Amino acid sequence: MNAPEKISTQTRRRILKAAKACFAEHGFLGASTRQIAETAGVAQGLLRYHFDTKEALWKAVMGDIFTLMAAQYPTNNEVPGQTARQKTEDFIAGFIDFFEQEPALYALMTNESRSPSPRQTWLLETHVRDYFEAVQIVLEEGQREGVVRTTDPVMLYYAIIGIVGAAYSYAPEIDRLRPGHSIQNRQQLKALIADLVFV
Amino acid sequence: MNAPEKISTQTRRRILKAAKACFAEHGFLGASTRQIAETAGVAQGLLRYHFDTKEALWKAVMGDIFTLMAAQYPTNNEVPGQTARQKTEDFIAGFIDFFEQEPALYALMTNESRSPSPRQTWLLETHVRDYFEAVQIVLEEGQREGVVRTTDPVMLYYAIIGIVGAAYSYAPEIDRLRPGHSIQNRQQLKALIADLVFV
DNA sequence: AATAAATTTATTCAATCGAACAAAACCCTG
DNA sequence: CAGGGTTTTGTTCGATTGAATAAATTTATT
Repeated sequence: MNAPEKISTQTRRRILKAAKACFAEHGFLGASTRQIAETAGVAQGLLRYHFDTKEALWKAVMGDIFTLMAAQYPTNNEVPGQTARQKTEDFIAGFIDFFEQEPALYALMTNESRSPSPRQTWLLETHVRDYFEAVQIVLEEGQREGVVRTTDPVMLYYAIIGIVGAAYSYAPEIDRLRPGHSIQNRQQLKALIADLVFV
Repeated sequence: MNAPEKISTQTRRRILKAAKACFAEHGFLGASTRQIAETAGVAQGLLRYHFDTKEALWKAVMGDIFTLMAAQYPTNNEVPGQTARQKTEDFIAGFIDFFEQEPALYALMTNESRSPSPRQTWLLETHVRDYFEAVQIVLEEGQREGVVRTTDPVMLYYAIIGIVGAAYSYAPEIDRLRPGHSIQNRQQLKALIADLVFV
């Protein structure tokens, strides 16, 4: 073959994993490319070869996460005969499951949610908005059917995000306040949110 | 008098205000001292004169916020005859009020909650722990009296923080998703949390 | 008004940042 | 094993960082 096909996927994934950890912990500006490279165990110049710029690397990290989420927990798979309550429960369960799988997500998100920036715009329009709109439809459907509480669905959505995100994002702090105490009790978290969302 | 007393308090406050905004928006590492100085309208060297190091400036910012919070919403002012429910309601109301006053607080906190660091340790032991423990006592008292839901009080505490924090921290993102739509409806937020906390 | 202490600015320093580039090492396919 | 493309490394560049220092300015006291 003429076109290059076989690239070192393994190295690429190691870099992505290291970048995800560093971006989550120190934010986009705070994480340095040298630190990411060292974490991944490669030379700094290699980042440029695989991802060109730091911003492109960040986008690759976020894209990977959201692609995985969309694949595992699709928001548009209409199951015939599924009630609004079931759809909402699926959303909540999927949301918690995914945070258990990717505890860094909330940190990565909140780092970019604070202020208008090119990265915030990209993240919102590329990945967040579709998910948000799909959930809004489900919540509003549940409200019309009388199973979801009538609080502003936008507030409801961000309340759920806040609860789950705090549980996983504040884990290091909680571990210092109550050593050995884990807040990440999936069942209790689900029950708490269910009581909040459903009437 | 021999000892210096009158310092330029006004300039000091301008720097603190600028630093608070920059730290909240870009994190400790991401915010540069030059950016802070420019925001405050002073020369960069002046930061060193008033606060010595960047870290000391950050501590002054956090100390100011928590001192204000402790003054406005004390957690140890035992009102005779006050029920656990009233105490819990006071905590929730005070918490929301203070976030309305200091929307940057959640961003400043979460920036340091992600990983063990000298700043996290300092923040936890100097300001956070006392507040956390005081609220835990109130919540557990409410649980014994049967007015607060029996979910793990640590999870309950961070669920409240998560809801309120998300509402204010994600405001810029929400404004992009739903222009003109404000999630910061204090009354609705209070009702939502009350339904979550009380049985 | 004179003097000393305070506040503020301007400049400089070593370190680190993201990015760029060239050379070396690796891995195929012939 | 030879040759060409790929992956990886090592080094360098200009810019920016937090900090340090000296000089200038303002303020207060006598």
